[in-house]
Amino acid sequence: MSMELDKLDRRILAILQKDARRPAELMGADVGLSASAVQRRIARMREEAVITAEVALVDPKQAGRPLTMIVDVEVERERPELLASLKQWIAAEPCIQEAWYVTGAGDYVLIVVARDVDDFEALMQRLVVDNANVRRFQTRVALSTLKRGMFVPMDISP
Amino acid sequence: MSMELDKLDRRILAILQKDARRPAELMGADVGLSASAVQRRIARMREEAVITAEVALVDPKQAGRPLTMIVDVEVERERPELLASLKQWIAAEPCIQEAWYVTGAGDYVLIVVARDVDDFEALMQRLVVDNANVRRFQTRVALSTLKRGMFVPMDISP
DNA sequence: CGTGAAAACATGTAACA
DNA sequence: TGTTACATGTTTTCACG
Repeated sequence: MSMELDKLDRRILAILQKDARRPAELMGADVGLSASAVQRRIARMREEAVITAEVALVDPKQAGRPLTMIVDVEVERERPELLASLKQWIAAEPCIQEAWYVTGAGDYVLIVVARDVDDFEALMQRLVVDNANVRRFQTRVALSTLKRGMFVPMDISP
Repeated sequence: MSMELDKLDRRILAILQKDARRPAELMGADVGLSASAVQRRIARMREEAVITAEVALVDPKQAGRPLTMIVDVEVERERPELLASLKQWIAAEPCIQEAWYVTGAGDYVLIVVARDVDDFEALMQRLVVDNANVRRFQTRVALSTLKRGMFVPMDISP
């Protein structure tokens, strides 16, 4: 289940998190390994779900989703039976890219991408209508995106 | 610069955002196109930076970064000359995965991954020491991650 | 002009020592 | 693990609508 990542694994992961298409031969040259050794390690890490996916990143603006919102949602903690359906609702909603349950008064934080303000408001409307335990929410508009990614830092010194 | 995405492009993007390794021949079967036509469209979208990258996603827990924090940072707006260096600081800090400038009183929102609480506090210490314009910050701990991704929804009906 | 078919090419995969 | 041979996927070329 859990696996040990050595220094070479971590260096390979650091590369793959920036460019999953980089040929194994080049990565081998980077880290001092043969191409097949690199491939074996990658296959192992996919198997062990250290690598969970390999995906293309799309520019939201060019794809017609220029708006990003950060939404704090407050939920009634008295009704835990409704939480499961809220989670399903969030999972099924493609505009919601990220969602965390966070410390605080029954709060969730959502990252939402939308076509425009109307699109976003319609989503929030549905959020409260479909989920009776949503008490209120507060929206912040992302005026600029300084950084975006899911890069997990790798310790490559030891 | 800007490019028109037709229905087929969008369907291909929807697939690639979930699995960038899917063979072009299978994608062609999915959308009703030959493998080479699919490849050409992908190459074009890479060229036009609709596809900004193809990356591996790594499980933070297995990589030794089990903690996620959502940090609201309040910055003194009176000193705009310090904003550039703050942006550079954020860009250079690998623990900060995402950063937005948002509506509100000079606020930034950061998504931070950390090894442990000490690791996180050391980062925040450096944030305030290195950036004189950081007035204060508020941290929320992600108790559970319901959803994580950068999938941009695609309208595939029209 | 974009598409599909078949070529050449590069890459990934699976055997071997 | 590295090297080799093999299978798979990608890129290019070209004729067609």
